Amino acid sequence: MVKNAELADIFANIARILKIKDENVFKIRAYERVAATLENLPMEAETLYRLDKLNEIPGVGEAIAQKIGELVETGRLEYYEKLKKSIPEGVFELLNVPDIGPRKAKLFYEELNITSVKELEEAALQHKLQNLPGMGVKAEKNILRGIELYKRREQRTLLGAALPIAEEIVGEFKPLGEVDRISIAGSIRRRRDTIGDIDILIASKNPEKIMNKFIHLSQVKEVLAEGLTKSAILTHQDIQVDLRVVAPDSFGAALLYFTGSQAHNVHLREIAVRMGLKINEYGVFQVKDDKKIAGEEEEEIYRILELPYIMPELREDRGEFEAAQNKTLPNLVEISDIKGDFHIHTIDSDGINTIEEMAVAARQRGYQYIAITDHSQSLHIAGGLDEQRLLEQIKKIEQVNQKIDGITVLKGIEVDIKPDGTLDTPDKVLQKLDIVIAAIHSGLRQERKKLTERLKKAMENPLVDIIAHPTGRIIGYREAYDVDIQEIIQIAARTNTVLEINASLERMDLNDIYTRSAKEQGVLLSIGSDAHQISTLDNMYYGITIARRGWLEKENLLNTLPLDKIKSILKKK
DNA sequence: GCCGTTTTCGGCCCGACTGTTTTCAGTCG
Repeated sequence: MVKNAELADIFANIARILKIKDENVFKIRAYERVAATLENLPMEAETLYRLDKLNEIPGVGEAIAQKIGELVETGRLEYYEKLKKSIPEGVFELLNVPDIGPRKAKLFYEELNITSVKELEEAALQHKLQNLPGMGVKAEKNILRGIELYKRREQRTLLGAALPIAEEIVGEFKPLGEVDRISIAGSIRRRRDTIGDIDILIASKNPEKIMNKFIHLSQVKEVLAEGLTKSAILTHQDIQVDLRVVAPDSFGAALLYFTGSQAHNVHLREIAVRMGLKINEYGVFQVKDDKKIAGEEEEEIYRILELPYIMPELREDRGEFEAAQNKTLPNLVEISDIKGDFHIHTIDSDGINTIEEMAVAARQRGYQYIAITDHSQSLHIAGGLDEQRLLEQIKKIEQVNQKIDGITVLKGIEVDIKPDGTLDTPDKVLQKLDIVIAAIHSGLRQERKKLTERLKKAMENPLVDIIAHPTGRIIGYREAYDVDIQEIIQIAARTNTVLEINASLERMDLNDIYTRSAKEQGVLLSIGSDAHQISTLDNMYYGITIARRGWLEKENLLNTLPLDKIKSILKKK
């Protein structure tokens, strides 16, 4: 099985090598584009190849389809192997260093035979770079700084880590009189599950004062760049923050531009060009007389292009323009639509608060119901509940329901799916519960077919209501396990099994792509905070960000329904 | 290399900043 991620890697590398070889930039862009598309494709390209449907992938034409075919059939690509031989691998890795593009990478390789970041650093320290053509003392220093940044920023930051920092910084600027308007932009505004850096945009007529405050914020560990329109700092957590200041009448255009994604911007500008218009970060202009016709608000820019407003979470060029033109954009679900949480742990397994404490905290958040879903017996390490303790917990929940008003606590469990696909808790016990969520916590390295069969078996058990964290990924730590997610989605649709969007910050699983795919195939989803204490009940918000990026509307989510409807939907016990 | 409401050939988003230059190339978002 050739995975999309591997194909994407190969095409991205081809693009890198072609850059250094000074190939046609549009050819390079074609490879870059297809790499990005493959990374975000809900279906395996191999599956599409076998169905002879590769041409349905945008950006895949005859040449690239042939290359995917060769990779699927033989496991290698002759064209790529040849290219690789022409340039050492370390050379195109240089492109990952900020301030180094194809020209400089080529220069360093050809003049000094540099084939790795390490060699480049040594050469810079020995001042061997500054005398190369087009280089100088400053350029050499910048290379060293770029290498430092590269070392520090190898991995992306979790949205859950970055968003609070971004909001804190925005909070510091909001009270200032010089701040006309302020917004988070970039991938945080689009609520991607991981982000590269924090982008903040301010409209002001007094950029000097704004920038001065920015570089003196308490969060600043290091100032990376300082100017009147753009400055950048590094926080103590080593997250880069870019601040841009624009005039108030350009705020909308700048916000649109800095929010991206780049692919969305390109598409938007292509639409503008066809209408005789030009879009940049200052506004929308008529090409014929350069007259500015919009810029202050994002909404007016979309309106001029005859499009409805497109929510930031949808701006990935994954069909939002077609939906906008067809007036089929989703009415995205909101956090205020949430009426309950289906995935909560307590002190009875590996949580730290009691059932009652969690219930009261959930009531404060306006919920009508929660499900207590502690681990089952196989998970010894998490203090999983055996039959006896589960029965005791059921009694405790009944007592809590007697005691407190305003919220209903559902009796549930996060039951372990054993390596053979059976559950580690007998049906006769599960029957006593209101809700059963099932999950895999061991045997993660089983082969694809076995893992898929295993989940299938669990979903076919009529007692199982929800599959928790269906792909098992831990961002930055563990890849999703090798499961045929499209088949899982189809089985979920057939068996009326709900798929969870697990909202814990490092899981975010299902992700946005699979969430949307599940919705399109008629599968109902639920958000589970997977809270192990009161404070992480608030991770529900991050589940909502996935739901919105997955195009979900209120009716696609189990959590938006009132309690009586929930009970009728959960499978009959 | 891809793609089509001008086109199956000739296009393919747009501008800022930096550092090196003597009018611009390279990089970035």
